[in-house]
Amino acid sequence: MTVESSAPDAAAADAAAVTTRGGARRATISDVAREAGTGKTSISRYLNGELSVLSPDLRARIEAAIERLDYRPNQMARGLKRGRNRLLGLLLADLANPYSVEVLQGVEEACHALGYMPLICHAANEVDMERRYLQLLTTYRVEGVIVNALGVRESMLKPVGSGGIPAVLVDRTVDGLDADMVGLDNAAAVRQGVQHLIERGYDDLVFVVQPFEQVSSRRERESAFRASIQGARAARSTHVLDLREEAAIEASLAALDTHLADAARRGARCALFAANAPVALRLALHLKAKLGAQWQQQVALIAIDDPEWAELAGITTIRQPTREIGYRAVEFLHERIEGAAPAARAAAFPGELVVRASTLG
Amino acid sequence: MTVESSAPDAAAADAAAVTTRGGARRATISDVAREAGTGKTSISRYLNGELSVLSPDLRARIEAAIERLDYRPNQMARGLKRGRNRLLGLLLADLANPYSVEVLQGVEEACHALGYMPLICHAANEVDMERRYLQLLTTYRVEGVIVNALGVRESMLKPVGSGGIPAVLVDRTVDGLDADMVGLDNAAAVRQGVQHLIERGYDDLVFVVQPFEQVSSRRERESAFRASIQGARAARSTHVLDLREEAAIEASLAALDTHLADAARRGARCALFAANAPVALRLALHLKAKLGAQWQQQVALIAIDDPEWAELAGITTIRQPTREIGYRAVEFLHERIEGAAPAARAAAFPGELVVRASTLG
DNA sequence: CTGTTAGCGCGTTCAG
DNA sequence: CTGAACGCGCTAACAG
Repeated sequence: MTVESSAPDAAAADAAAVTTRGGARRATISDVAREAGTGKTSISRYLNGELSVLSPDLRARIEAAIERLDYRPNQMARGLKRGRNRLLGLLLADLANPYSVEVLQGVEEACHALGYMPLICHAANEVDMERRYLQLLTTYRVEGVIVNALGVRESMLKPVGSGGIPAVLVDRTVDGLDADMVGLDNAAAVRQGVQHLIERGYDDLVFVVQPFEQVSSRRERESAFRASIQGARAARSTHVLDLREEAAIEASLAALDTHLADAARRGARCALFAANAPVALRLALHLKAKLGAQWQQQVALIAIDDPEWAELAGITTIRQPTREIGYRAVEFLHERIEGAAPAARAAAFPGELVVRASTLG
Repeated sequence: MTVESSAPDAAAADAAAVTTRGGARRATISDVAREAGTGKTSISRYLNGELSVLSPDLRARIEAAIERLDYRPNQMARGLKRGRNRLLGLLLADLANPYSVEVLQGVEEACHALGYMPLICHAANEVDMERRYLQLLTTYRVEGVIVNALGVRESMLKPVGSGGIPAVLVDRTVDGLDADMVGLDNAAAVRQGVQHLIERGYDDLVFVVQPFEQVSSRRERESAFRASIQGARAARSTHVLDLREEAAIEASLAALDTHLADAARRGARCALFAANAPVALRLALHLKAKLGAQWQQQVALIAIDDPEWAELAGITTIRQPTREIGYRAVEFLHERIEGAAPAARAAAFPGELVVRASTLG
């Protein structure tokens, strides 16, 4: 993790002191200095790679001492002193959504490359958790935060935008806060999906999305859906599916069934457009339970996001370049941390249509 | 958004408050003391809940000052002084495996309850990453680590077991290291699965597992598989599927096809037993590609782990109580951190058989 | 090239 | 009940 200290990875850590409890007091920089018969400064210099200013002899003694004591510099103390701890906060709305995990991977990759350590927080879809984590992160003095917002308000991030801790938003913007933003080009992605459906001859399109709440991407996708159908001779409607409560889900799906039955009666060819993977999964489960294993021949399904099971279930998707999204987020953040202060930027990545059986009915 | 020019809301934070970069210097405990017209000690006491020793008046002044300055105690500094930072390391082998995410959720839950902050590290199936993260974690002075090991050796965790930083293993043990361990009761789970298959009349069972490497659970499950079939009049074999290289996968799957064809020729009823979800997914994808959407009628498939798509694909599984596993891991760790030093314990949770279409052929 | 001296932000004696 | 002084582990000026 190129975290600057080029100390060799101590292979054998044997002699190290073992105190009473689980706490074997770790060697401090002073211990190393004493062991090497020198001052703390030289050790510090060695740790920070200022090797050129150390005599070969001293250097060798230091290396030996570090090795012998299995010394590891205390990042906390370092951070306290120099005012930066190389910690980045990553606040994820929902790790159960494969999207998040994939973005996370991009974030990690970039963190390693840039020498950061990501502090991952999982709000588990609870606005309250999110708020607490946000506080916690500032408490740990992370140098920046990457936020896949759930219900964050501008006020919660207020100190962020204005001279506070740098932040970049992923997938979702926050009302009134203009921070860097990176995500999918929702308009283009949805347009691509709608176009595909229309080409395939579907003429009754239903957009299924979770309650908008504060989530901008949901709203954007839905808007794009409506806009995309303008002019095409196909019916369109939007269905809200609240995944948080089983009762609500049932009711919503029942209503959807009615719509499907209606369409069938009219001889219309119906297609469901899921706003994301969790919605798609729920829809697929329902359709399968209702129509049997061959459900795809009766209703089409397309979704934004491309979870691992999409291929297995044969669902057409619009894949997001999730890794790049995460990577870019860290890059943006890094620039701000380093002091750059350009106007808020937005990176909208294109999606990729992956056609599978579910829209070939 | 010009970061530096926009003035902070609090008029109080003006003089020398803005350092060079975007960082508006956060208020320190001294700032609060000054603002409240008292000493740091009282603030510290207030923060630590020693409210009884503060005069109502002082207390009110402190609260006001904290509010006005938007003060957040610096956890790093606290940790440095106190010797404990409430940080827990969670080292996960593979977050793409839903199992990990679920365990993670249990860990988070417990952390909140016990007042810890989990530092999540993702080795992404790379032994090297794992080693580096382990070092990094000690560098951040986490109070304990939860390890879903990949290739950790005893030596890497050496300071752990013996008076070093407390550790608990999840799902997999580490050779020669006796630390607390929590995971699935592999023997019972596999036995249950095998019994189900035999009851269903399958008489040619194939266990499919990733290369054992250092992963104890893989080996345990495979052993249990062999043991479970003793006495039953069914053929058994073990197939290794290395998911890391596409070439290896193809070769292995081809061999598997041969076996299936053979079995079919002999009139045997074949069932595949996947050692975990990633393996199951790969198998299902292959079978579907090879045999079509109705593959389940030709080959049975059962798997340990119960990912979200199992229901959709109709795959019989043995579900692990993942949340409990994560929760218990933190509890174990907490006890050790608090000083308890019992002999290494092991918590083996039972699995739950979830029968679906794939074994009803 | 090397050691000495201050703090970073906070908790903790120990006097008032 | 309150505040001053010291130190956690480390880095950053300053001297030598």
